[in-house]
Amino acid sequence: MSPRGESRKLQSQHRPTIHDVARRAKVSKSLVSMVTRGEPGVSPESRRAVLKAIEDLDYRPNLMARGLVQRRSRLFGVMISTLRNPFFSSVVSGIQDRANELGYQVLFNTGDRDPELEARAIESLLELRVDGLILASPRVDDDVVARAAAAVPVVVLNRETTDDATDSVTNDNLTGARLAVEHLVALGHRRIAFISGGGGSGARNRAEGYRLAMTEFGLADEIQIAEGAHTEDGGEQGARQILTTRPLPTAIFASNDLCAIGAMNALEEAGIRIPEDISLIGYDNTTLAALRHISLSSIHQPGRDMGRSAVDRLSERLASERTVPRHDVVTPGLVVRSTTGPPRAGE
Amino acid sequence: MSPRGESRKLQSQHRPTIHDVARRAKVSKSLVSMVTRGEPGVSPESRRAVLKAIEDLDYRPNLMARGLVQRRSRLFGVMISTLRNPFFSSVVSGIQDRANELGYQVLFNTGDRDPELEARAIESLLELRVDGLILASPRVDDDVVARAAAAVPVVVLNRETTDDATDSVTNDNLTGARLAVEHLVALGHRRIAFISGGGGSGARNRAEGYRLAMTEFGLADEIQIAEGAHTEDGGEQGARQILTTRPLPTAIFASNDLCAIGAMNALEEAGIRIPEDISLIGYDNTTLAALRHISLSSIHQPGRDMGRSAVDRLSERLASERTVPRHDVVTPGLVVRSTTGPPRAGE
DNA sequence: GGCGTCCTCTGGAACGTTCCAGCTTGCATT
DNA sequence: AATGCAAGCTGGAACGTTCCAGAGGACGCC
Repeated sequence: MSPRGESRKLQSQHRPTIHDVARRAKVSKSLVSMVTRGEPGVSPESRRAVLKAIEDLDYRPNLMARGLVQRRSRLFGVMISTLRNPFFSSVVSGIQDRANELGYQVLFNTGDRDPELEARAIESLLELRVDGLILASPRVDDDVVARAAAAVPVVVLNRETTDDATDSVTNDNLTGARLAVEHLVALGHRRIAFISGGGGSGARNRAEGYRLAMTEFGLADEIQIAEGAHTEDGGEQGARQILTTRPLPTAIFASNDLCAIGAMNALEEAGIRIPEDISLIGYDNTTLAALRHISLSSIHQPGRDMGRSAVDRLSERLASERTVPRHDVVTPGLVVRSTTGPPRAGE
Repeated sequence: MSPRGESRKLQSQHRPTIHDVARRAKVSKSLVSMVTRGEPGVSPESRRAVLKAIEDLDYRPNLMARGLVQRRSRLFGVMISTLRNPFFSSVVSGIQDRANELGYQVLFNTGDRDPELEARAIESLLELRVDGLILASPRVDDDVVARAAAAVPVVVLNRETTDDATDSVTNDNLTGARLAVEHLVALGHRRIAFISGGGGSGARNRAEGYRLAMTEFGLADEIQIAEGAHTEDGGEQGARQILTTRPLPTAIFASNDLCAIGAMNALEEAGIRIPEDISLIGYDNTTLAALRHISLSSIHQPGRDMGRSAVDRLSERLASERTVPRHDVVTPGLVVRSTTGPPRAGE
């Protein structure tokens, strides 16, 4: 036996290959391949022999080798801007569900809100040769997205895209913001302040939606926007700022749930009761808002469905069923809980 | 030109390979390879020419091909049992940090608490040939873990392992539970009930720790355990069950934060004030507990550090610096917030 | 002028699969 | 008996890299 042969044998003890299985089952590697891929045209005995050998050796097909020759990985990559916002856990779960239904595996990644790290995360997914890429609220520049889209179908979640090659799934932030304002107006509020989401995803449109709705309801003069962010701290600071103004608003609309919870802290600290003194509403309808102890009124985004749609967009592109970009916009809904109520009499 | 040649050209327009880069830069593929891997011994001009060609063609090295020949992927796989528990987002962030420092990329996966799906998720990570695997609170059977550990270094987070080949990083649930009980006892409580975490990670040891501590403090007769789970619902049900007993306990220790928040709901619903009537403490010290509006006393687990340690364990194994299993146990800490206080006078 | 050494670069083999063309075999049909 | 055909199987080429042995100069030194 040649030295080469020996070294092969040594390694094969470590990680069996298709050859080892073939030798053990006394068939060709091609036959083994057919069995692992579940192809028809293999006799029952051969199949049994191969499966036995696979079992004995604890063989596991090498996806890298397979992907190399097939020129596809049956893998979808998902870059999530942050896991800290519970909204994304429902998105992920929708993506995972739908991908599994279609026979794809899903791999996640995050950049922790840092554009630099996010770009690296995207890059490594592309180098892995995922068949499609979903970017959930990415903070990277548009051209990073475009570059990715040149390589592979890309769907952007919760952010608008200009790029021609990428699809998007967003919720209608303008309508959502309008729903929030409308709800408050219906309760009798007029002085409705807004805490912005800074550079957060959808933040700009939510602010715009607030402005439009206020104007529509004849409350243009009452528009009051405090600088915030999509974090607890951001909400707290926004609320503090609002509390320095007079007269106080009777309601506050925060750009997302985390932000609303921050505002909640500031209001409570100042001895202001919710909703008796000031009503409060958030956005995203995360599990956070639903915690009964918090019970925050909010605008619902169907995270699971959005995740599922994103996967469908990818699979359409892969099947070349569509080459023109598609931009899904899902309609948000109002969820009333305990933090919104009518203003005090006389207001 | 042969038909074969033409087809290659067509494809190379789609996804440039190292050959395309080499041709364009008028060097050999080996030289290009050296440049992409940042090897020394390449002249400045050649390097520049190659980088230019890479830029022009938007070339991206194929990790599958690279991994195939190098027999390693520089990838760590992480299977997370659920993204719904915010504790894991800190773990993930620690893993990601440390892995990047060591030059590894991290890919996540989840099985959504379903043992079947979790096993599939693990399998697909192994087929991808990750260099190491971290399992965060897996629900799969021990033998699935052992099988994985036969292929690749495995670190299990927040769960004990018997397997000889796998490392683990856990927090000392017994001590943590003791801290909670001790805190309540110090405040003057004697009737301290416990809501269990069902099959949740660490749940058994937390229950055991509660039992031991109660006994240690001479409160063996007061031991009261209600069946729950590591979810909001589980906590709610556990609390409801406790509320049917007389005399009521003056304090409740819940097996994790989510569970404690569920209990909070049930208590509030029953008109019981926290902590005036009943004190409440959770476990994990998640961001949830820290929300000032909730302000739940809790037992802290250093998620980030645990994630970082897990990566270190993998890298030791990969460097063959260690072949004996290592089981890290980190020490939890008490975090007092607003849900614990002394019992009412006379109790 | 010959030799050694260093630097830079190159072509081919290998990694573990899939895919394809084609080989056997056995049986039914003529 | 010859033919056709289907079923079951096989070997080799290819996928896009890395790695290795070695080629070819340039240069310095004796």
